[in-house]
Amino acid sequence: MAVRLNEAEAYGGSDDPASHAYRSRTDRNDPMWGPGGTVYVYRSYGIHWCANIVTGPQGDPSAVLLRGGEVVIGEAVAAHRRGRPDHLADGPGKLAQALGLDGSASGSFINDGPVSISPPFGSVRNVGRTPRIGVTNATEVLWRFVDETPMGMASSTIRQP
DNA sequence: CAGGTGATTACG
DNA sequence: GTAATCACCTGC
Repeated sequence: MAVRLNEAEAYGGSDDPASHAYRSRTDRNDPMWGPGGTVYVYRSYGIHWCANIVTGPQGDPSAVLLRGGEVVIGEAVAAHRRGRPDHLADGPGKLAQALGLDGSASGSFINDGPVSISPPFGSVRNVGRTPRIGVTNATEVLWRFVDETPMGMASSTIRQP
């Protein structure tokens, strides 16, 4: 199963009031202090799972929330996991579910655990920036990134065997 | 548009 | 201890 990522949000540490790492280090957000490439998955609103990739360095929390993507390989698997044929990965909770990620993936390492990421193919153009969605603090920073490049040789894919 | 669901935080 | 707040999704 693979998706082409086209939407992500950046989160910082003690300098970012919207980040889970803004307050104390807990069992849940501990992976955010890990080295770049650490996977951080948290439960959202008691129901959904949302997946982040830590951007490092170790001990300095920061991460990128995988907000959305488009399934390019294994659509049937994704649809089965989602329990519906459409809206497979157009949101952070849906994306994590389509990838089969849950709390057990948190703390694993990218390319050495349940998920891996490939770098972009070719150049990525048309990346729009907006405020982050669903946050009530630090709404002034444009840390949501949307890849508006047409489907094709662009952007990253994230893959899950 | 409202409700589900549970971890985490703010406050006494 | 209790109450409020969430990096959301679904179905009405």
